[in-house]
Amino acid sequence: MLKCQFAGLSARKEITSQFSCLTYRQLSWVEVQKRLLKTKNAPGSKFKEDTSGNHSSTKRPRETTSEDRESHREAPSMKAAKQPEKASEAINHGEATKTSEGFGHWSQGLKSSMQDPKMQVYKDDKVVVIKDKYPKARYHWLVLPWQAISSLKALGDEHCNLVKHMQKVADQMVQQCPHADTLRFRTGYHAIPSMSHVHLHVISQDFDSPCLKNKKHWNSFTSDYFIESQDIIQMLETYGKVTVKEGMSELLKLPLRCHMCHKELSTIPALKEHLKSHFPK
DNA sequence: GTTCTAGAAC
DNA sequence: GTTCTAGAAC
Repeated sequence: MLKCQFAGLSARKEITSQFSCLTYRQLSWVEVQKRLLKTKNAPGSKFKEDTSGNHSSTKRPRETTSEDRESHREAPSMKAAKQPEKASEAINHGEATKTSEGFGHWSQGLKSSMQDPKMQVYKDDKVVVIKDKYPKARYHWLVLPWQAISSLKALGDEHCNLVKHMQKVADQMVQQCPHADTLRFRTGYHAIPSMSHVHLHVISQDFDSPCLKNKKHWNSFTSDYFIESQDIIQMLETYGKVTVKEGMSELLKLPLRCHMCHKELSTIPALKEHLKSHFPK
């Protein structure tokens, strides 16, 4: 039914503004999606009102002027969205009902973000792509399966084709990027992600972003904590499961080292200043 | 995941 | 004195 189409008008606007410098030649993939969109009404645009109501009441008292709050709008209920299956393998079901990490918990945020048409950049019958809410580089997307798969541990050989498709969509995101010719991209998973629901990072290697603020951010994308998508696929093909090595969290404490020239920098500000030499604006 | 802030580092 | 980090709280 739903084949490779963008989410809705707002998503279309967003992508148009983001890629405003695209040439017509570069637009080919985007154009295909747009034409598909024109021929069909986006079902995602008729989501119901937010019934979760968990975003405005329980926050601790704090100044509400910060702009990030604005982007924390919760998505409509998941029922309202087109989903191909009734989550027969909802591995996260038990965990989501725990009092500590229930639906309102921050770690469940991707589940609502991925349902939010305003966040969606691409979707098909198997996956959805959203822009990372706190991008750690000039381009930073997340590819998520509609199917509720809580983490890498929950992946089995039955997910092999799904994970391959996620990689394929990730590659397409890179191809349609206006700066794909000058920027390098990596696609991979965090060894121990903070957010529930399997998500594939597609991130440009400039790491030029105000949201990249600390050592954990840096090392999670530049050390072996970042597991290449291809390695995950290979693990699934070879062993039918994904095993994450021990001691991964220690990698987050490694000294700050430039991923380009391997120079060690003593502080995050120094690192950011150094990165400018590799990635001038 | 982010924000906030005490206190370490300079 | 300011800058920056790390850990608690969310």
